[in-house]
Amino acid sequence: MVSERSLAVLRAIVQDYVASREPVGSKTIVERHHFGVSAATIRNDMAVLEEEELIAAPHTSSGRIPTDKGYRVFVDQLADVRPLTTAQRQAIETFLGESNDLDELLARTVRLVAQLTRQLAVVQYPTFQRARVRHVELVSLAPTRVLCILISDTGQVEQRLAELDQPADEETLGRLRNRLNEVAAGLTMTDAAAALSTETRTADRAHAEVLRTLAATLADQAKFTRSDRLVVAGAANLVRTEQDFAGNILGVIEAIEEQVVILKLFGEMTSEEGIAVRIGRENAAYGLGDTSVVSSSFEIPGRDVSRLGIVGPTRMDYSQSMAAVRAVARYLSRTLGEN
Amino acid sequence: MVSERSLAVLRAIVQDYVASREPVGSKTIVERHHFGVSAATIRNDMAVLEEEELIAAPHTSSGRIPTDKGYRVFVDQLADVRPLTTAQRQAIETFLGESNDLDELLARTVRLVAQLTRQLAVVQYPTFQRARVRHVELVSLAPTRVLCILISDTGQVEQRLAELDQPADEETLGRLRNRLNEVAAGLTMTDAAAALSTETRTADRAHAEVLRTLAATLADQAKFTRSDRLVVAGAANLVRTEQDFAGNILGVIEAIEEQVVILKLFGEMTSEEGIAVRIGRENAAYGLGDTSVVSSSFEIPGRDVSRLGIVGPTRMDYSQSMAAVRAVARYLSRTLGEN
DNA sequence: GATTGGCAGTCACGCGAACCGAGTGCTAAA
DNA sequence: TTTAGCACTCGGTTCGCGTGACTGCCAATC
Repeated sequence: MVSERSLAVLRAIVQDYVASREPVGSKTIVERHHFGVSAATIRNDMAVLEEEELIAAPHTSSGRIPTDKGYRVFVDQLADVRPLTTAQRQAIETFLGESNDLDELLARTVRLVAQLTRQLAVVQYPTFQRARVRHVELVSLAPTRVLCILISDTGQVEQRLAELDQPADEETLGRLRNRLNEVAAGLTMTDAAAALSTETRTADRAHAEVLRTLAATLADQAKFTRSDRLVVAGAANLVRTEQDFAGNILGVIEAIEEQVVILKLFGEMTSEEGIAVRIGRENAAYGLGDTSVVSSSFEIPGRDVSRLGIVGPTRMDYSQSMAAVRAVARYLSRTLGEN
Repeated sequence: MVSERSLAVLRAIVQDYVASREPVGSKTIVERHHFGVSAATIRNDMAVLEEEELIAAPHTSSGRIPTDKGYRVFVDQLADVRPLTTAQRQAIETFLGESNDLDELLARTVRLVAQLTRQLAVVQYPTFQRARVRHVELVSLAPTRVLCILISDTGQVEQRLAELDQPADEETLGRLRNRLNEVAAGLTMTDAAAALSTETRTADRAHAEVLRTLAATLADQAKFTRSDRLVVAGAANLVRTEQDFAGNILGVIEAIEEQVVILKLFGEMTSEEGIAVRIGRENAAYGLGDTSVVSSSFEIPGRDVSRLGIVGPTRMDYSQSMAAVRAVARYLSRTLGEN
């Protein structure tokens, strides 16, 4: 039904429409792409594509624009995810080359992706895995307030405040600190949490709250610490492409601020090949109309698999976006993994 | 020159223009506000105001809109910063009432301000003061990579990565850790940094890098740790009011992402009464046209004075913004200060 | 059967004219 | 000093028209 050439026409329509933001007609196609046929033939092909709901006309007697379904076919079958230019590759190297701190690395990454794709970029904070307790520290902020700090052997630091039932002086805290380190040090987060729970029963009331807090911290840590955080950059790109979101750009901005929405979306985007694309109405449930998301998983040594990607209008340059997202994700996973 | 009534007319113009986004004419004023005079009289007053460049006409035969200078006079002399409604006060209580973590408190604060003012809200991360070193921890990530973690007695935690010239095993690190704690614990950040610098000279090469890193961390800490961070909320409000920024909303968004710009701005806004307002072109140097900033200082016990505020179009409800910003800042400083 | 040229029909868009109305500035009177 | 009246200005809206970019269809052609 849908001939080979028809698909080529679809590809041409997507490319031209993304480039020009204007419905593309049969004549334009024969001019810009060198099909060996006349405009009338293209029109016939376009009729087929319209039949299949891959393209649509905004109004009678106008050019055609791709439908969500059309974009989907384009992304799955037609897009040539061309490798980055050497300039772009170098940008990745220099940008991400030497950064010590994870926070800074992610901040740089997200900026880089925003710059490469000219879209809003998002990175999910990767969680730690198999971390063990290295040290526990207690800091007295007020007579009944103790800050519990937990340091893991992977370098993760987590803090939590505990309210005591009764005041504890420095000396008591010192003893408690030593005891806690004896019990917890060297154990995994989950094990340590369990050990502390046991300890809770034998300890006196004043200490109980500290232990509970620490145990809770450890348990959280083991599960999803910081996985509920996003790093974002390139919001200006969102405004730049505002016209492409049919007026509901606010939904997108709210989704970014809420974070949860994006994280859920990321959660659903586990594709085998790493890179995944959600197009237009596929995201409607999240209040994201005319919005597409391109994301890829990546893995930094010592941490769980995480995701990075971009959020932009359905009318976007998928080839470029996918190439850039994939390249950066691979760089993070491979090159940094070697160290 | 500028009569009392003229100023009242200015106030009316500002209020009506902010409410309606339309140039306001003499007739509208006599209708909505009960001056005891006719439209013609108002026109005379408006002529005076225009003479003084407090208002301007977008084009001949249209109503008037306030100039930046007009807004300035309004803010300084005419705005009634009416106290919040009880509902709003309650919102503050319930929103900020019980939060342990500083990060969370600030996140809630900024959301609250965004909600109250319906503008983009910004909070500067307050720095620690008079902090002393409580504990130093070293974590080996790789043979030549050591993560240096610094815990202060105010509960601040800072981490930094050090690259060693030669590998160090666990035992060496353990000895170094003990030594560092002996030297640094109990000192202020600045003193500790100095002490470590002295130590650098006596230590062998492998340790030197760790010491240097720690010293640098401490020095940074003493100065402006985290003061270079902003917490932001309510970006949607920016887009909502987009028409009021004469097309250059991107400048504002970039300023927010850059953070430095806003921090500089905050730095210049030290006014005695706490609350300060920068209007329109006063910010032009920062690429913020048609943009106003309302901010107030606040102080959380144990930390240096910091700032929170809002960023919005020049055409904004200054009364409401100032009231909300002031109320939240006071709440943070007073109510939380009592604990 | 696929392709092509030709031709009529449709519709968005841009432009100018006419019109409307809000609002001013000025002047003379109260 | 205030007021009423009046001429004038000018942005915004509406309407009609012409233009151009398309499509869809049909008959001829390869």
